[in-house]
Amino acid sequence: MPEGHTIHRLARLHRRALRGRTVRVTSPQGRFAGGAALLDGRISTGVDAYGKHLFYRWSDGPTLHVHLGLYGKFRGYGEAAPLPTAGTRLAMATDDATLHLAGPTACELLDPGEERRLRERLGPDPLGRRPDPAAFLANLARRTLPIGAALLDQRVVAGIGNVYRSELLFLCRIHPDRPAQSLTDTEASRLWAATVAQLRAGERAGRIVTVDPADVGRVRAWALPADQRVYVYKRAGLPCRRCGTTVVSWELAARTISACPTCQPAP
DNA sequence: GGGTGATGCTGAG
DNA sequence: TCAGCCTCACCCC
Repeated sequence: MPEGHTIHRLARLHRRALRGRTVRVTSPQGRFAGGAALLDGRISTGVDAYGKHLFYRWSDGPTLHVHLGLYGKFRGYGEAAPLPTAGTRLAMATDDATLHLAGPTACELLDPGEERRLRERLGPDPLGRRPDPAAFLANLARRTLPIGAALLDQRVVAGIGNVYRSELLFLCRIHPDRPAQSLTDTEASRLWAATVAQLRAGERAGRIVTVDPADVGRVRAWALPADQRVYVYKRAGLPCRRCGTTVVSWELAARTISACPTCQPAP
């Protein structure tokens, strides 16, 4: 479930599990055997996230970079960790905790120059230490592509995925097909503010919950089933939770996007 | 047990 | 623009 909120949550959990400890690093699947051997037995100095990227730091030696991609998954265990499965690319273990990683797009070692080049291709991170709305506004102003496509472009803003792009545009009442540069400063600022607020809430809850409790008649919206915690994502053909109009979906930037034709007026 | 889709990204053409 | 990567959960038989 890897959008930016998941990645930042993992960074926080993994930091707590690893920092200051000697870590046994292996690659049960074998595809990261060389890297694992290089890191094995080092002391973790921290874990941080930027956008959808995770960085694991060590007392010395290169940084471990992990990107979960579409399928990647971390599983965390206490002392009684199961044996890794055949698909476990990376296992990191301390005396108290074990982390298993399967199916990542990237699991590699980076030197400082490679990490710098990676970060340079990424736009501002709404969950970063110093969120940068000015950079976001400037990135939108430079682009003619639809805002629904711009939000998935990690050079524009780092950390938004396919669920949040539909939900954020619904919350801000912006049609996905509008050119990015057609947004007014007020609209773009509100979109950034909503992005920061929603991703922070998602990071805290450990799940994507965009509905206002008032709209679903439930105070604890996070406890609802997944398909009831959002407004439009994967809800094509169902009534809009705000106005009752049938939600529609179409392809935008090679992914399915959803919107309410009434709440989000077409350009 | 097989088929399919999924919250992502890259590189070839 | 599109195939490919790579794993797992879920659905249907």
